[in-house]
Amino acid sequence: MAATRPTMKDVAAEAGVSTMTVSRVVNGDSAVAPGTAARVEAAVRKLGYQRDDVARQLRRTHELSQIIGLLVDDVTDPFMAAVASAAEDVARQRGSIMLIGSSRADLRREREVIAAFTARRVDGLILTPAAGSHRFLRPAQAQGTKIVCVDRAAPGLDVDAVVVDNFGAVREAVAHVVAHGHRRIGYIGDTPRIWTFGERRRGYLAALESAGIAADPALVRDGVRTGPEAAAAVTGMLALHDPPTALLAGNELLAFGALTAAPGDLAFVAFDDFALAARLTPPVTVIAQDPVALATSAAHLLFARIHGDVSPPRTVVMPTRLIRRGSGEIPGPFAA
Amino acid sequence: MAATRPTMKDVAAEAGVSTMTVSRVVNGDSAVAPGTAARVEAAVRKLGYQRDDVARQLRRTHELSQIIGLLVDDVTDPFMAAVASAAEDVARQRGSIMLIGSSRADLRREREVIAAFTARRVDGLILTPAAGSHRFLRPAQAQGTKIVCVDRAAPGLDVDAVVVDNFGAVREAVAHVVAHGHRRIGYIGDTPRIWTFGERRRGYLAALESAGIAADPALVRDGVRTGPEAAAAVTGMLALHDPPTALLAGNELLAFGALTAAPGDLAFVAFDDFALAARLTPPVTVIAQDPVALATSAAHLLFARIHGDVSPPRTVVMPTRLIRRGSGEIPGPFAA
DNA sequence: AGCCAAGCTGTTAACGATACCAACCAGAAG
DNA sequence: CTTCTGGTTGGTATCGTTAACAGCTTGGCT
Repeated sequence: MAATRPTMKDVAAEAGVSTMTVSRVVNGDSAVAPGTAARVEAAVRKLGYQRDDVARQLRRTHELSQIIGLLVDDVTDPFMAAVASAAEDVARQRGSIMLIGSSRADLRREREVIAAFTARRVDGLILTPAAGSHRFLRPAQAQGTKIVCVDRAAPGLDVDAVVVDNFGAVREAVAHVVAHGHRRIGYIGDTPRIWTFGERRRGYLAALESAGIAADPALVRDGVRTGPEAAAAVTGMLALHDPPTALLAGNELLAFGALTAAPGDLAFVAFDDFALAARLTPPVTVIAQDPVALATSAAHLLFARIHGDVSPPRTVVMPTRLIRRGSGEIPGPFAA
Repeated sequence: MAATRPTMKDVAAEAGVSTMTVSRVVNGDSAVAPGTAARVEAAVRKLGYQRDDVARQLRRTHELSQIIGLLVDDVTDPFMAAVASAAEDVARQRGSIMLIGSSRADLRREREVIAAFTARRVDGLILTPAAGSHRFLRPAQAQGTKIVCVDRAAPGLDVDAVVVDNFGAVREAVAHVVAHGHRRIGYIGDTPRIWTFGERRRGYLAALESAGIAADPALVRDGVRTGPEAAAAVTGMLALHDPPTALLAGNELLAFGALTAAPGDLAFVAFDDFALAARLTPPVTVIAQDPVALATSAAHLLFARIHGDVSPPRTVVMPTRLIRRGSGEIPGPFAA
């Protein structure tokens, strides 16, 4: 049953050589006579031998493991899925494989998964850090594990990050809605303790302040995590005595939820573009970012670090784009 | 810089004990005097020691590695993302971590990634096999790597699979459209060499045949992989002398593409439900399956195998559901 | 012939952890 | 006082691979 896999020793016996010679052949070392190499290769095929990278890595303790780890909140978020896909593509190009884990926004879970990854000697980690301090990564970092954050910065940790200007993008979007005559503008996001949502929320408040609009706590919903929660939040806001005439949804998942509850005449802007945005009625105005570019950039940065880049940590800010499709341009009660 | 991580030897020296004692403490073996254990734990904390699971696994060659591998076509496909998420959840519950790889529908790439995974001694693999023979997995299987397919069966390989009745679901959906008065019905799918699309295509053809409708090759498009390709295929069909009045899209990605090109009066059914299906005009009729249930079931099956289940391979068929939302009920020219 | 270089192959000792067994100690039993 | 038991600790070998070095041919050159 649990047939044990053949080792170099088995191959060596089969081919009548030493394990060292097998090692050389398996690793493409040229210093082996063609005839010998052929015999070894035949034995490899006959036994179905495959090099054991666990043993190899132990022996080569100071070489790279060629494994990276990716930690996301939740892969079912299309943004994170795009990140995962792009990161894996780069890893593959660089000859590495990728471990994936989800934190589900739970810092303890994130910690556990990261510990399991570092115990396997990953060369580096790509993180979308959950809310909370990431000081716990210091020891891993000190021992040489490279870390890059994507989409979010990690409070308490001095590492590279690839993000967008969430603050500016939302401020611009809210100003855009204000310019279309809205003053009662709702905001739905996850907890501001997640860096990205903190920034987005700040951008929202800054835009209101610039416009001389007092922020109404009833129109700001934090800690919203799922589509149904977002839908409920929208329903709640619309039931207010003085309901919002415009709404900003903090990410794709929340936008989907909000859209199931939002009437067509509510002005609407979503953070993150999505496939059918243009097909809805009205077509949805979005703040678009490019998750593939973010993740590709983050992965390249990570591999540069892994291969010895020791320059000071930097934060790369990628552009966003406000795509006006209609829902964000619905005129409000104060339209000129 | 590349500070080397502390080993048990370092901890042992620090605590004034042998590595064996450190090993016992680190692994929670009770046969250590409380005072000694406390000294070791202090040393562990002081040095920031973490057990090296690479070395551990080499020593414990016949134990499980607690790593599984997941191979999907492409994680950006929401169906695959849901599968990945669910599989990782189960892995975590079972104390394992998960490697992820994408084949991008390329059998060679799939092979390479799987080889890299098995070289790391994964306990098992969850696969959505690309088109082509998977005979190459035989040796890995013979050496004890457990394999479960999800969403698709693997030609040439005798393993567990968790799938839906693609044939039946599409046949039913097409019959449903026929019942609403359509006879010119288009089909867009990826290559029928991928098991799932082969089944869906067969279902489509079977429904036409039952209805006494001759299949028109101009209305069947195989090998469509991306949204834009799907849109182009729709545009092409609509430009025909005798265009289709109804269309079936073979998965979510193709549906999204098709929808950008399909006019609102074209009857439309998509395989896979999606978040905004009910918000489109007209709301989209879909064949829904439950990717989380599929993947959860597949992962449980895999872990059962890993833990010694040696019963004959089985194929689990999960239900689908035709959700009538409107687009599939648009009456055709032959409606009663 | 004698010597050296080049090419090929093998031996040994690790990498970091743990299974297995032996050794030690205290106190209890005889 | 010896023997034994049980609790605790350490020594040694090993997992599969490879770095470092040593040894053996062969052939060319002087």
